[in-house]
Amino acid sequence: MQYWLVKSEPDDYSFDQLRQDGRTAWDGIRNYQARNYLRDMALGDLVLYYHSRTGLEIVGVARVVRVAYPDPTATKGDWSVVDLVPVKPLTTSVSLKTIKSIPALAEIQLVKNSRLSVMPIPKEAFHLILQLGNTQT
DNA sequence: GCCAACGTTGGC
DNA sequence: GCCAACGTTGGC
Repeated sequence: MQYWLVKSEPDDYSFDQLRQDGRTAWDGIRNYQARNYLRDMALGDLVLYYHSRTGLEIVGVARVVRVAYPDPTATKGDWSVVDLVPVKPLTTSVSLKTIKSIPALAEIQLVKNSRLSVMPIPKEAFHLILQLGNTQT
């Protein structure tokens, strides 16, 4: 089991939207590093859902229900998507500010590389974030 | 809304 | 193959 984090602008596709839809293909990734991480995702992996730009906080947990396949929205190039379903929203969302203030979390790529939109999260960091969010899986 | 950081493109 | 120019992302 691996743990991940994906970003979305809530104005574009929010966690609430994912809950309404029940399932979505995580399409539109056009960055090689992010794409390669998508391809590393396994069935059942858990994914933190982060709202960028106008949220700046982790708001929920999702799960991988289909591993990487070709992105149907890509007209050229070699891009992939995975399918995600919502697991649950965090009871308390965990802000970027909070994450930055905690030494154990300050090294995750969310902080180190703010432009990366799909990234792995160490197991300990994942569980700490859930703890901060008063949420159990 | 601004702009720094990063990735990509293309001229040489 | 280098690197300047450009486009995009996302924190502030």
